Amino acid sequence: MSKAKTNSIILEPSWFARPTCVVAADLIGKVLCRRITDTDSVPKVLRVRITETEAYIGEQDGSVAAHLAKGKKGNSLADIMYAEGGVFYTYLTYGVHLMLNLVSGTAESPESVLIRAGFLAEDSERLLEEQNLSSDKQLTHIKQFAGPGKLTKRLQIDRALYGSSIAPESGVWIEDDGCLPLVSLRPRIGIDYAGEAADWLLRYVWTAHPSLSKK
DNA sequence: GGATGGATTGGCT
DNA sequence: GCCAATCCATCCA
Repeated sequence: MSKAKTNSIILEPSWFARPTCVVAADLIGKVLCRRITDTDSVPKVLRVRITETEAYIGEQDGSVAAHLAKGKKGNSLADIMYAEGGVFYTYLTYGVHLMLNLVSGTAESPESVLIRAGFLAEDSERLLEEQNLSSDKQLTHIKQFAGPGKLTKRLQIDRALYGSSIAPESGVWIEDDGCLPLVSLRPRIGIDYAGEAADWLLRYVWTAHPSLSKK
């Protein structure tokens, strides 16, 4: 394992090849890193601590099936979920928002984890202190990262990431600095069409974190 | 070449 | 709580 920031470890692609439910749960509290290269300034790294993920687990999952069914001729973008865990699956929805998925699990089954929310890691200590306060202004700041569309927009995630490795050379990677928050299970969001799979408890959230909705 | 429908968000009734 | 915005992969004629 290579060193990242102080006391942090960069998660290698093989970390994501474990069972998807485990990956999705373990991602809570990890740090999503995005290297931003501005046109005329030095490259910098945005670090976002993950507070909410969702697991999408195989052909028996109605939501995954729907994605795969889009390409019956066998070459849809969703087929990337059949890859070995450790690459990105980016997906544009409603013509407006890009979803950031991490392909997980083995090559036998189409599985991925959707990153739904997080907060700036540099501000984490201050934000955690502010949890005890309840100013609207602070909540507004935190909400900037609540929701998959906002997250990808803020981190300047683009479709070029599709199929890239989850590693620093792609510009986006995950670090583990030992943070282990309490995790809660919830039903997934926005997939009512997926039949009974819509009720499966495959959404993982940082228990009682203020950046999350109250559902 | 045209039609369709989202793993969402934010603004308005 | 309802609904329009807005892109593009995929499907159908």
